[in-house]
Amino acid sequence: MPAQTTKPTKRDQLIDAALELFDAGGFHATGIDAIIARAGVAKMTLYKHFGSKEELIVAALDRQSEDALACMKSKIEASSSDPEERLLAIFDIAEKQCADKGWRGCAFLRASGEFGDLDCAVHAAAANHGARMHEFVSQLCSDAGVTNPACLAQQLLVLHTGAIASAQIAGGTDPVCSARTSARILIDATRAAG
Amino acid sequence: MPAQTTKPTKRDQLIDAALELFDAGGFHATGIDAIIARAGVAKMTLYKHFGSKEELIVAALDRQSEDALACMKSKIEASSSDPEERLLAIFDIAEKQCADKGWRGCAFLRASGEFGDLDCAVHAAAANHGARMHEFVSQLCSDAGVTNPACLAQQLLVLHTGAIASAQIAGGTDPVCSARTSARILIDATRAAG
DNA sequence: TGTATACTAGACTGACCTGTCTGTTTATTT
DNA sequence: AAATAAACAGACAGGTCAGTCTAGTATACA
Repeated sequence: MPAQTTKPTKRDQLIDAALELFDAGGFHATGIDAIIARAGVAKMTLYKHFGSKEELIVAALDRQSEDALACMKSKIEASSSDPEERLLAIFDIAEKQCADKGWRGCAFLRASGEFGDLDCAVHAAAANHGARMHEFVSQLCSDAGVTNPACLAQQLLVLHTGAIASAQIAGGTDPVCSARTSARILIDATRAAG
Repeated sequence: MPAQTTKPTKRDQLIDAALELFDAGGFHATGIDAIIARAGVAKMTLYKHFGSKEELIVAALDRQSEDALACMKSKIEASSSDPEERLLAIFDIAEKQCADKGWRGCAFLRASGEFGDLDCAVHAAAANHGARMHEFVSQLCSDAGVTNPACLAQQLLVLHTGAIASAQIAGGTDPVCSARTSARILIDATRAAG
């Protein structure tokens, strides 16, 4: 093994392809055949790694969640040392995402919309990401010395979710900018009451 | 004709059935056959009134938009005469919706998620509802004597959308209550800034 | 009463879907 | 070199999908 870069497993290739195609076309509308074609993998390989399309969707969402959180953490780490600025950075990150041409919206929101059944594993995967985000933002609030971190975190996350959802429907980044302004007001209000 | 209640047209029956089934199972996952069965209507009747499934979806979303706005207007009319309370009432309405067992989320948000193509008529129908909501809430803000009604309206709508989207993913009404608290803070801040 | 219109039931087409099966080839390990 | 495991291509089954077609029935209007 000459290089440190381990070549991607078939499993990873499948998840990569699935994420791209689900993102472009939705979950129900994207077929297995298209996924294996893009991944360059045989159908039986897919069904060896994942028992069903639903399992693949769940695995893809789980990895998307890990990637998104890791990406967010590193960007926030690099953004500023001021804890309040770090809180606002989640909106800057969202703004860049929404500005991207071809941005189709939040995968977790779309998954929860397509798989409405709350007991469904796909819906649960989306809900898990929400919980992880709340945990992360609560920590950021805690670092900022807020009295009730979980409460402010929820307020900011509702704002964040709304910004992304509104941008998904309307296009553009206006909702995100608006949300950033609101976020600052909410943070200040919490500090003042604190 | 003894009664004033005109019997519903086949078209209306189809839209009613479609809204119920789309709400329960999503747009792609709900088949034409299920819709006509629930509506008690022949398939050819559907294709006489609507040229395609997509047209039916658009018509259903358009009527949902009209109904939702009319319902919201009448409830707000009946809620309070204080303009600030009327603004907050949109969150009370959302809270009652989310509390309903079997609530599956916002139809427009789900539609925009399933039909990602911005040029698609379905996506446009969802975006139209967003624009109508903004117009309506801007008027409420204007009635409240706010300096920049469109700006506060967008802030409140991002909050409103985020509350509904978060509730769709996580279940429960916590995000809506949190959003209501945030809304009051944003309104006060706007007033203070005058 | 005759005619046009709206609706009905259901068969049908062709495409696409998920998931399975088979037999072959490649890669790794012993 | 032999054996084991993984991945291959592609046919196949069984089902569902959107949408069309046909032929018959009910309803309203002249």
